[in-house]
Amino acid sequence: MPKKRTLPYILLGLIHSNHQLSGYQMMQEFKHEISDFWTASHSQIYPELQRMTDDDWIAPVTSPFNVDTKRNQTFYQLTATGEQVLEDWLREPLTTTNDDLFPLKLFFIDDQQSDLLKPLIAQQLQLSTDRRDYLLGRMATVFPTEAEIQAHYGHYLTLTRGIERESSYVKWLVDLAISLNDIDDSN
Amino acid sequence: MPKKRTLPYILLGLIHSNHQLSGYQMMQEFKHEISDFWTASHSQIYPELQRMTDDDWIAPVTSPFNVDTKRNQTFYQLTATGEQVLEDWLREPLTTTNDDLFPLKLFFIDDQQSDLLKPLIAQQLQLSTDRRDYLLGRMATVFPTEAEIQAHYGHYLTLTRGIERESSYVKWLVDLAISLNDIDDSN
DNA sequence: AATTGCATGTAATAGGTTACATGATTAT
DNA sequence: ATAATCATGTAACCTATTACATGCAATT
Repeated sequence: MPKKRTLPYILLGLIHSNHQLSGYQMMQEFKHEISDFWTASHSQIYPELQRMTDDDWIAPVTSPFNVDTKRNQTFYQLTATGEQVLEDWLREPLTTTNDDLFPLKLFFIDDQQSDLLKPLIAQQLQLSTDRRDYLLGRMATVFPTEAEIQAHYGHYLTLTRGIERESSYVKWLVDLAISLNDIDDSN
Repeated sequence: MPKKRTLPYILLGLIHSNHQLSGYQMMQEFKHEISDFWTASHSQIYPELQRMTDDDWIAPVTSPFNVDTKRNQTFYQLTATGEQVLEDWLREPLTTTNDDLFPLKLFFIDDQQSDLLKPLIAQQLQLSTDRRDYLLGRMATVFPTEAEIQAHYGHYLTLTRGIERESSYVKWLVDLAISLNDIDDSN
């Protein structure tokens, strides 16, 4: 299977969260808000918007209010199809092969009460736990004694760091899941 | 400037740490040890090894010991040029634009006493601190009150997570730097 | 006998970056 | 005036993934 494209879904999510956006504004979102977990340049965004318009996922809006800003910018809104495509993408379970989708999908869940939130967190918790356990297993097999550590100290440090990283991720996810349940219980 | 390639340097580092390696073994390294921070498939590795041989960074070794394993595999060793190229690459300072090189370079520093270790950690500490502070600034501007959090809860969570991630990275780096200094002092 | 792993290689394609290009507006 | 920012678009190039391909060795 070909590698799944994610850019169009991000653009759908961005437009959804902001009601309507221009290509330039999407660029800014990438620069300021999404830079932490994804990148995209304007030379990717503009052709993609064209394709998405052709596929009827989004539609350009000729804004009548835009007389003041004398700039020629095209705003886009989601079509009904686009809304559905975004929803379907958000509901697709996370997999090992296509990781790092968690922060991206999370980013687009605006509502704390969304029924998408808990399953998403649970899925990432599973992935991160598995990853941590894999790294712990590596540590046990590759560095059984102090001798191996001294022979490949940098390798040892990267493994240590990986385990710390995943452990802290797991902890954050667990704490988040608990806090969300507490909010539910108090209602 | 064109985007800098990193694969050849990783291959140099792998060969360096293991004295000599076959393409297949490098593949295994990617699968088991490096998968945490880099990926490469055999269809990348083999042509790259050819290019590096052409550039005289590495040289194939016709191992006389390989009569038992009846497999036709080519082992590679570093040339003097290759050693130098690797060394130079490891000494290049980390930059914001080409990040995630830290775990990679760290991986190839076998010796705890290497003079490359401390500067590398110091550089990553600077980058991670800057990143954390950037995210903290974003948090302050994008989510000044509870209202904004409720309106874009997922975005808020990703920012929270990013800050936690960088903070834990900073802490790990600081602790590591301290522990390395302690070792020095006791000698 | 059939499957899995070892071992290497090339071709087609997708994805993304850099560079090239244009024109208007706003700030210095 | 000049530079920076807004705003959009295309072309060239590079990188990386998937697929196609081969052949032997070891295991089931």
